[in-house]
Amino acid sequence: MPSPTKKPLGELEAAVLSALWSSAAPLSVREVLAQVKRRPALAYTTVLTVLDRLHDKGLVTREKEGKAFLYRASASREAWLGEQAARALTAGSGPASSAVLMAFLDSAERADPALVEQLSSLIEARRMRRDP
Amino acid sequence: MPSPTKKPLGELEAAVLSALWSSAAPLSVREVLAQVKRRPALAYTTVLTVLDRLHDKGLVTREKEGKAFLYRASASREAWLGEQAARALTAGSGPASSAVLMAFLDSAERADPALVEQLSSLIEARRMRRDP
DNA sequence: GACGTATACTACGTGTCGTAGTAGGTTGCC
DNA sequence: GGCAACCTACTACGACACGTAGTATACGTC
Repeated sequence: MPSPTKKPLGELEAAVLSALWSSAAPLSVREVLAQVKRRPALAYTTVLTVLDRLHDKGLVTREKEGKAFLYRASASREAWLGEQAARALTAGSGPASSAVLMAFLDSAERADPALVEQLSSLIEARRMRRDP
Repeated sequence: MPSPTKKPLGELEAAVLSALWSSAAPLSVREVLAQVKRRPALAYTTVLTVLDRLHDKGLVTREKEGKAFLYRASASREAWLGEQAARALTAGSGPASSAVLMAFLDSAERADPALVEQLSSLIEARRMRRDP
């Protein structure tokens, strides 16, 4: 686990992270700036600062390529979201109670009726993979 | 839905909410103050302000009892946590992708190996309840 | 009508975020 | 070798949320 943060992200931070998630290859500051469109356009240094803060939070990694840094998200969008969800269920430090899980299923079903079925199938697939 | 907030809670806000969750009966400001222990003790008005802000966010409801308000959490701790988790899975506006769900299962299993099985059982129980 | 208690309003320090400027380093071209 | 372009590090500042609490005001009781 590359130090997942529990701090909530700001709006621009989320947008920048989203740009990184949308790209297979790591991006330079300038490339992120090009992807994060704002009216009026952001300053180069604004994007740089945001990337720097995300770096401090452990949400992005960077490597020097020539004179510039290239940034990439340290976890995929999917891993990040999945982690957030799991964190909510296991919050409160105790083992997740059935009540929380039931409330989770209720909420999930309301938000997306197919979600619970999808989850069920995935759990089954995992089980098969582990106990052949 | 009593307007669930997506805003993250502050430390004291969480503690106050926790006090409300821990009590079956609604609590007065003074009672909350007694439960939320801090060194040095918080001022009465501090707790009042926090309860007020939670009220603004729709996280607590209150009713007048004599001259004082009694506060209660508008959702149970379980419902709140479950909702948070479901929200994470359905974030990004699109329908939850399998990748997110798989990442969620991975994270959940790492955090609590029994959780996924528990979830599976609950899903099965729900299915039975609906399709008898 | 005075006293006690509760609430509403206001305030302030701190931290985070959006936003960006400036200073200083590195590189490449002429 | 020196200048220009580009990059990063450091600093800054306003807005907003939160922790914290004081003051002012209303209400009920004696």
